[in-house]
Amino acid sequence: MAELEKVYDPKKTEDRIYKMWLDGGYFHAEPDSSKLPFSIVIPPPNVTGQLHLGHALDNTIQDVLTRYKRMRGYAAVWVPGTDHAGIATQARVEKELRGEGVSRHDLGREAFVERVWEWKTEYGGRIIEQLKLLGSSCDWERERFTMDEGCSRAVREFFVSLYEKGLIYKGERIINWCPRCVTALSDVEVEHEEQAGHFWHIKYRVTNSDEFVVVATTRPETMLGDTAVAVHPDDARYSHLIGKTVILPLMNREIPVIADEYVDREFGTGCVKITPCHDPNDFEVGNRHDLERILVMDNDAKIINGGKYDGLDRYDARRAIIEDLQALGQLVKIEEHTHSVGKCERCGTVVEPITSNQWFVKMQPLAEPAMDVVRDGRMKFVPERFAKTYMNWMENVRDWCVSRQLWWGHQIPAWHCEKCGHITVARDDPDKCEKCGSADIKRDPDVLDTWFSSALWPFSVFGWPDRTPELDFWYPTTVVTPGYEIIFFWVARMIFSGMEFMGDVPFRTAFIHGIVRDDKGRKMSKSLGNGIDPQDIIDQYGADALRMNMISGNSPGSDMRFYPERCEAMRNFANKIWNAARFVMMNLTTDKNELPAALEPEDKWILSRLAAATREISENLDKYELGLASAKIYDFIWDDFCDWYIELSKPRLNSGDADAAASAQKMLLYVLTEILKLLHPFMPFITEEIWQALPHEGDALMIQTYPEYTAALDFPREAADFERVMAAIRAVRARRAEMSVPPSKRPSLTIVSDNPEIFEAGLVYIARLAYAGDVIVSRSAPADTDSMVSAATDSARIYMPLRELVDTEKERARITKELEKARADLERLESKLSNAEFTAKAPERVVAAERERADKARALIANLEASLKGLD
RNA sequence: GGGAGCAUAGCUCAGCCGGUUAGAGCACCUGCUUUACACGCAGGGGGUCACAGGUUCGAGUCCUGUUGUUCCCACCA
Repeated sequence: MAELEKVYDPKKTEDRIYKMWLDGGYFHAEPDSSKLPFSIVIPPPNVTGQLHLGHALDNTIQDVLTRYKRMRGYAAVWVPGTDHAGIATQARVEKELRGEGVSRHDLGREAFVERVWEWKTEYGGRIIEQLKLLGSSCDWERERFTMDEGCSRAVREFFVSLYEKGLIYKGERIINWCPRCVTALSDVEVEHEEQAGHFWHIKYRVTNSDEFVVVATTRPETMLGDTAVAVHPDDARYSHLIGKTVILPLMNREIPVIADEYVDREFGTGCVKITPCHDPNDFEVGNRHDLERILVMDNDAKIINGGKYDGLDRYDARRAIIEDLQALGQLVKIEEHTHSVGKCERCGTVVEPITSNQWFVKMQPLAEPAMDVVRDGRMKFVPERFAKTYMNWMENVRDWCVSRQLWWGHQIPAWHCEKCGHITVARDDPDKCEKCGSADIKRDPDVLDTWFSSALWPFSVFGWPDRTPELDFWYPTTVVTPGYEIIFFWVARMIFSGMEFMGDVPFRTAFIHGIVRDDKGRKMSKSLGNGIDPQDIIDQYGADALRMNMISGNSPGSDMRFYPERCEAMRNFANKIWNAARFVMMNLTTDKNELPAALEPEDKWILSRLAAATREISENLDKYELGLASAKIYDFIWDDFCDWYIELSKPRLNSGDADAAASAQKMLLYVLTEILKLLHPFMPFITEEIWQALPHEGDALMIQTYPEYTAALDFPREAADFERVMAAIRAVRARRAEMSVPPSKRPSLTIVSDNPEIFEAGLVYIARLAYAGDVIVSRSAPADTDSMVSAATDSARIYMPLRELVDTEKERARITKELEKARADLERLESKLSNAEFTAKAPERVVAAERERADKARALIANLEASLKGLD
């Protein structure tokens, strides 16, 4: 048997244990019809990513669930992988290129993409390695990448069939454009932020008139593209102008005044400038009125088609335009105005709404089934409230802009015919236009939104579009565990994609977690510099401590603050278990793990506690209440097993009675082993390490069977009796502590009880744990109680002859105080019990519990009264 | 403009279906080299569960409102 060091050192075990698991192939699963399926697909981290605490949380959750189910006998698979992260990865490599003084355009598309692949091969695996440090039991043989061959095939099939069904189209719409990333973005990639700005009121002169209309705008530079001014059709102030024209200042363009219901008469001046190319509403208005579209910004947000302003950056143009309008006397006023500004989720640049020819996924038909499955419960959110968030978004979802003007990603499988303009979308690369047969076709240069491939992840990782045994067995997956910030990006899109192509939900449960914040409650970010590297925490406290910290004291779906000190508590916990194991091993002579033939009262007590813990841990894990489950196991190990049971075992181990010692050893080994199993999903490394050092059958703890509640090992009656012995011990300890009696002082005790047999059975434990000399159990009090210190529980009176410490008056005062409290308790209970409504309406067990409590209070009062009398 | 969360001990948080005297970790106080562990042991102090109503035999827990706070969504230029 291995010698264990005094202090547990995670560094000496984690790598070795992880390697052992890998070598054993325990993470790998195959479809197995003799077992129930359990599957999780990882939310694929970006290949550019570094592990952060959010990943630590997310992956700890997945690992706890997977390890639990695996031990429960499921064919449990956790499929890992990474996401190609279009924009982020491309930006990363472009930055590298800039350092070498070249741009991606210098390289050309093919060479650039080649370069990104190289980068990916070299650095992309880092985050996967970091996941391993956490103990993640992913099936690495199934590791995938959103741009590997299989995923690419899935994306192609997915795109083409959507196109064939008319659910993907290309068209000119208003989209969000990031001038820095130089690409279109989807709506969810734009973060809105309230910002202080201005509201500029500008006069437009009515053609051939001295009359002016005043329009207000927050983005004056867009006026260069105005092609109308709109008023409400029923607005008496302006009805005479409808059909006339006004002169657009600076550009001196004649533009019509139109009537449209969209205009809010109450807001601003009631006149709206219409810029179809640069505002979504104006775009709609433009369509209704067949207005000209003038695009006044290029891809870099520099002015085009804007006369003298051409070439200026949008904000320079804004300043220039304001100045010029002022000079012309056409700037009426400037109001302070806070409005919401959209920023690129990746780079923070203010996005520009512009019309652009892009690819879209038509959402309406896809959203319906995706909402049904939540409504009818085929798929559920944990916590439930996120279903509302999801539904609300789905109900109002707009078409998804999926094309990106990037090079890194899945290139759109569409070919434009130079001759007839037809677009050929095909599963296999075509060599001619499917319509006119011309060979002069060019592939659409755009790539797809990164989330397009992630949407297919739950089935593409199992081989779709092929029908594979994996897909049959593991789809729908059991649960997915994203943070709430990616419900729209990922969860929603997986659901409608799964419904459309698999005809079933991608997962039965979406277990949503919150985000990890710093100790001040702020989001961790690079710019704040408040990020904590999980690797540092692992180095310092161990992966188990980090995992346990992520899981405990946290309720599902809520954010958590990260305190390194809490890891210290969990490291201490690991050390506690370590030392408990050392104690068990130090006393071990058996090499077989089995319960002793005869069980002592304290054995039945700990087994009952173990039974309760076992039941509650599983119940909570099944409900995704990981925090509660971890608290149960923590309390059981520390309080019940270490503080009580190990101490209780010492008299037997040291009794000199070989049989008694052997039975204690067996008990310790048995309970410790059960503890290791229960704790393993949470703290896999230390539990495996200890288990390997203990007598065991089988190769690894991680593939042992998870404990289940067994009524045969639950002894509620005996456990309750033993609790009385413990209560007596506590009472004596408390009295001694109050009077500062050192442990070395060992007075004899007299325990007075109506149930002496209970205490007879616990004599040795009382002696040891309450630091007593000899212990006498009796039905009646000793003669000279007036010179003794007493302690009372609801089942016993304990007398200690500590004559020199006794201050009769103080004793009397203390007992009187306790008595008062006990009487108040009893009074409260009795009034409750005498309330006919309570006894009639409250459930039977509640009434029974209150009765029992009242009985105990009475017993305690009787004992206290007797103690008081003994003083006289 | 909609929607959601949170408010419990000095701090950070648990408290699931309403049912003991409301818990944990850290911090604090008093003892303790009790041969697994001072990353420990024993004992202890500390809470009007934001506020106001209501439902109920019974409310930290359910309902309504108020206040404070955080977040999400939304095309009023």
